[in-house]
Amino acid sequence: MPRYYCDVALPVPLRSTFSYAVPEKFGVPPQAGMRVMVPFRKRAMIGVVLDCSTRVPAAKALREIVELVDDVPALPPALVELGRWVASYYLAPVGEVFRAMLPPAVEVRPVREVLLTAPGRELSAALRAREELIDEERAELSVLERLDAAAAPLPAARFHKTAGGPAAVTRLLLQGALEAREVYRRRTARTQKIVAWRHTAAAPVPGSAAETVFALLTATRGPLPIKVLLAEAGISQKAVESLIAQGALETWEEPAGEEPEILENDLELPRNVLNPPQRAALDSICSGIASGSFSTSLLHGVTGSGKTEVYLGATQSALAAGRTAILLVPEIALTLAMGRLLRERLGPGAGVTVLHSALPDVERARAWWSVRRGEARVVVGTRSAVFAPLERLGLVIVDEEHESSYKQEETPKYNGRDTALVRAKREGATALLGSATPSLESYQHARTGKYRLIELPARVENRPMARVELVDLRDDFRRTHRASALSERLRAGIAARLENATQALVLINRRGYSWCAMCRSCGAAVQCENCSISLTYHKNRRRLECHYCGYARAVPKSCPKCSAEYIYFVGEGAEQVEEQLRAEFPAARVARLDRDTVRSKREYQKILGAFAAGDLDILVGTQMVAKGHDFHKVTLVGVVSADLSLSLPDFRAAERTFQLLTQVAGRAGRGSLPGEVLIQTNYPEHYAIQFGARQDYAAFFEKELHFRRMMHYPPFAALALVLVRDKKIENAIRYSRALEKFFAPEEAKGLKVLGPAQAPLARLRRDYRFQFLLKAPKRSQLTATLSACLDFCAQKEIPEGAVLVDIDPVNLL
DNA sequence: TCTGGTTGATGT
DNA sequence: CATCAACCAGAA
Repeated sequence: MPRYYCDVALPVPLRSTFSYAVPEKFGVPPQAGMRVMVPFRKRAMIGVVLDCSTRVPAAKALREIVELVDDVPALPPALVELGRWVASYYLAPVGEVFRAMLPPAVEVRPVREVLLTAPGRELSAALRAREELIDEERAELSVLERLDAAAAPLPAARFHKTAGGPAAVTRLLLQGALEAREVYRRRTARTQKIVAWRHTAAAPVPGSAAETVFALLTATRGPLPIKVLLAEAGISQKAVESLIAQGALETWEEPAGEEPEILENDLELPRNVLNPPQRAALDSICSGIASGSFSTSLLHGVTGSGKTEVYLGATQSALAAGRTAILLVPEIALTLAMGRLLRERLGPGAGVTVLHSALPDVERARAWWSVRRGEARVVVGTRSAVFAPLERLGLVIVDEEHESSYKQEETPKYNGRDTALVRAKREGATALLGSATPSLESYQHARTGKYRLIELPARVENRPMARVELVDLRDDFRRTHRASALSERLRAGIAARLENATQALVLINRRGYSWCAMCRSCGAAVQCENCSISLTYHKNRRRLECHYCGYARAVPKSCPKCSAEYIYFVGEGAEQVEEQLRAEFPAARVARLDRDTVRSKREYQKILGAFAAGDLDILVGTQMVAKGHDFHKVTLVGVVSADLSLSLPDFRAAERTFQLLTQVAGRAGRGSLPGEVLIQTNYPEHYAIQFGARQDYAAFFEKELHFRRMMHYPPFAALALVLVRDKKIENAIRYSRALEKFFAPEEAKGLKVLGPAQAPLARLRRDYRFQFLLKAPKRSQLTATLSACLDFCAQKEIPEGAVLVDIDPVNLL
């Protein structure tokens, strides 16, 4: 057999792949998409085979693959190709892309091994020859001799039990007598013992403990994991063991059980009846699915128009056509409810599976492989679910397609929505984007005919849209001479809801108690040590925190700059608004929902559940409360400030503000009761706020599109952000200068280069940051330039990692 | 001379 | 990014 060599993508932040030789003993060469274990430096790593051939690679050093992790390629060919596309389009390291596509490698676990070196053998002989040894030397000799006797590397953990062992190993490693490396060992699958009542066994004596067990295992529950049986029957391990010994119970091992799904509060059962616009929308999408070829539809439906119902119908029809479907939602919290709706509609046969990054590793791997084996035909998940290993893909739905959470902010910086479209195209599937406030890019594509535009202009059951009122905070101040987070009008609105026992939702787009701590004497705000940002005051935790790097410190008594003792706090955050609400309405049941109050999915569910069940009167929170939820008793939505998102240094600030206002307004009046929305602002004239208040998408779109065209922003240009960073400001400046020279000739060819300029966050996690914004009329030019730029960095000795490229950036920080 | 911390090269 | 060798400054 000829010698084979593989191109392997490894999870390291390098743009290259690595070549490895295939050991003769494998017999057959590995297939593309298989995971392999390879040595990399002194470690073992799991990588993905991208290519395998007999062509001898040009690498200086070649090592051999250790073993195959899969029998069947983890990634089907279509996904290997998609991964390559993501890597090249987003200029991301291939290995990192494939890491994002694959489930956690739970079938192996890392083990640290130590092995004897030549100097180690010499030291061993020298120590043995000596007559007197001190304790430390004795411990070292014992380690050396055990390794010598084993004649093979041993796990470092073996030496942990003996006294002085770990210390001896550390010293020997330092001396070079031992060498450490990390390898992967296969992990035996976690199993649990299941017990069942043996059919052939006699019935138990009435009134005995055995009878309880019998009842549980036969009538009430059926066969159970032994742990569950012990808990439910309230008996001892001993009693169960004796029943097993008597032959009354049989036992076997099964893979460890799934985490029970957290029960949610009652959702309203899905309406199966479609109104005429929904019907028309669904028909249009179904004809696309039936054709079996790629097309994209944009479903523009106002909040509460029943887009979900269209998604359910479309998924049903994809399954009926013998194909599979992916439904992407913007947040983990929405996967559960959506999964449940789909299961209810499609029945157990569809194997609706939820995939997202917050699942425990074992659980995530199990779900992923069940999809890979074809047991699931529908996957619901967040952006990474776009890589779900489904075959015969017929439909990809991206719900709330405008959401910025589809863009991954870490490398690989891919956009789940755009990747979904590419995947659909390659696999001949129908793509469906849905939103009440489509992104400018998507809506423009729909208008120019690249996507099919489907409109749902009215709410289901002809419910009215919520009435929106702008509250001018300048007027409020003139009248009251109080600068409160809650205007008179909003307070009155909330009081009215408490009166008539409906609910209010209050949105405040800022965490913590106060935005910053300032000094009255010198005027400086207390800054983060690592970032150029002022620290946020968290009253409950009694400290100042940086929301970017996690740095925290005690609240200083005196100013760190001028040591004056006049520190005061500026700006209201969610914590403070909650406090004010409690003070204002002592009888009301108030809860806060933000990243500080909900650390787990369970807590999140608990608060949302309590609100949905009517156990709370007022829910105050950050963006979290604005998305997707369907609360039927909410008749008032208050926005503490519409101005915050407007002042961001980002060309999408207006679009974001409009979307946020429209979405949050959509949370009001979703039941039979009409809704009201109060938006507080200092800037009621701004078009994003005006159109947001009127929920007039078309008008906002026209105005914003005009601005984008004038300024060469998407959808009229392809955008990339190039960020240069370094711990030392001189280096960051030097690299920026070099890049500036590199980009200069491109400007003659139509590329617009803004920069170098200080990044909006000029310092982040100790790095000084400068950036370029590139606008290209043609995408191909953008890609070509940036590709050349990275090569240029390599030869100009700009370290990889100092230059970050973000294609189609969503956040300009 | 020892050491500890920083700097830069490098990965198959 | 993580690792490691090479290098330099400061203390004895």
